[in-house]
Amino acid sequence: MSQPIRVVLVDDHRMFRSGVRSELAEEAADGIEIVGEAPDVETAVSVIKAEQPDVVLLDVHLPGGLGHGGVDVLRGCVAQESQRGEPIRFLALSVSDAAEDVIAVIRAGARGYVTKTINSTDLATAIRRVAEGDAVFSPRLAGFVLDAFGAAAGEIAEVDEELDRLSAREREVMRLIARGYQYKEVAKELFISIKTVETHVSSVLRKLQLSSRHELTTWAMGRKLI
Amino acid sequence: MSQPIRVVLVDDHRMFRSGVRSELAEEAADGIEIVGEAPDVETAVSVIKAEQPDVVLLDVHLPGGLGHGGVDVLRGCVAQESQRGEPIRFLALSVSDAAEDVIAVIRAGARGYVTKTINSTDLATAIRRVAEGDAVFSPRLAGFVLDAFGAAAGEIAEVDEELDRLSAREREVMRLIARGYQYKEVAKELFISIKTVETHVSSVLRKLQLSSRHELTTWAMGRKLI
DNA sequence: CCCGCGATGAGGATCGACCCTGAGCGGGCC
DNA sequence: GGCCCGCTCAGGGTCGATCCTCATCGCGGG
Repeated sequence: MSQPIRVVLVDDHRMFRSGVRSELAEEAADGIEIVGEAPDVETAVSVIKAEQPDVVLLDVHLPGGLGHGGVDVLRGCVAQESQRGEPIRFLALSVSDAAEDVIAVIRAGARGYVTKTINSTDLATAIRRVAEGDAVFSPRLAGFVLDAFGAAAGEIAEVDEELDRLSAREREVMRLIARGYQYKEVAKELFISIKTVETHVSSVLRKLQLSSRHELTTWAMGRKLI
Repeated sequence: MSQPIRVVLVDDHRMFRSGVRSELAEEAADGIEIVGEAPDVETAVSVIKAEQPDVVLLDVHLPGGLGHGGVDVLRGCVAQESQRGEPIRFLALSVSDAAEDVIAVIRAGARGYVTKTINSTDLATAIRRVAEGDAVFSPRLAGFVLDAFGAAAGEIAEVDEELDRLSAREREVMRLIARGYQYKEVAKELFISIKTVETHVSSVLRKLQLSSRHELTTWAMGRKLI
């Protein structure tokens, strides 16, 4: 850690700013230096451009914007670089843990999001990690972010012995039907007649104990076959 | 940190396992205790179930699976709890920084992903953060994960826009149709005539620029509305 | 050699999905 | 009061989905 991490602090509450400043000054936050502060969107953008810090601690709700001032600051600072030549990292710091706030600020380019319930040592760690390019999230938000990233993060489908009862041709037809193909489209795709498709579909529905193509679709989607 | 963090280490290379073990034993990794190791999928699952650790360090590529053995381990350990009563957190530890590896393992439920170039102190920090429920990613992967998150969030936002163009009654009808209800079933459910259902469905399909109930089903499923 | 089964296909029937026109009714808005 | 919009229906039509029976062909097993 040759040079200190240069930080700009953006928050509309003077008391909160001074609190962060004093806590980061004393405790185990040696390599962190606050080089600027701003209480609103306009000031924040100009201070950031002037100081070119490594990390910006950014309150999500700021005056000067439309209730989501933090996003406006991010938009005003696109493609800025710190004095080290690395991109300026933004760490959102908010009282809110609402999904829409997180989504908005991350979409705008923030590299992390912590709530204001964080203690000073954790905040110092978060700043260091963000400065290194890492993504940092409060525990309560981590699960939410990962859900949005991966969708359905845990449940799995085991192998189906029901699928084995279908012949190869029937599976082929089933796949297309489940994807929304019409009979004649399936027929053209597989070079067979519509009537043959009907026969196969009937077999599939009978063997899987389903009664319509819609049930087939949901069945297949539930097993991630399409 | 009253109790140590109990860790199980899953990797197919004996040398790597002993390296991690010794580095975590000496350096500033006081509260971390390795309580088990496993070189393949089957051993990993049984060791994890026996030890119920707080964190599993999981190599993505393992023998015993299909080249993505790490995912198989996650599938085999769904809904397991640690001895502390919290869910077992999985931290992927891989030489690969390929997008598909990250996606697969995160989708399967891992709470973090770091590459094997990590040093021991950073690894210790990552383990502690994951144990607390935080999400941890190597710098190079952080941007990728956040991009994917933004994309997913974008789809969600798009839904709301198009969904707002529907009237309340239309949304109601749409929900039932998307779930596979037939017109007459919807009619009975909502105490209206089949003809009215037809009218609403036509409006919905026109407003959402879809052309069949099946597209509506996939549209709704893709956005988790049902 | 016959039988079972899967793949192919036809004819015919019923029902549902989807579209169009048209229409009455109630509630806001200018 | 006229106008637009949403909710409610009807009639009539086209086309797709589903099911039924029946038929042919080829392949492998008893």
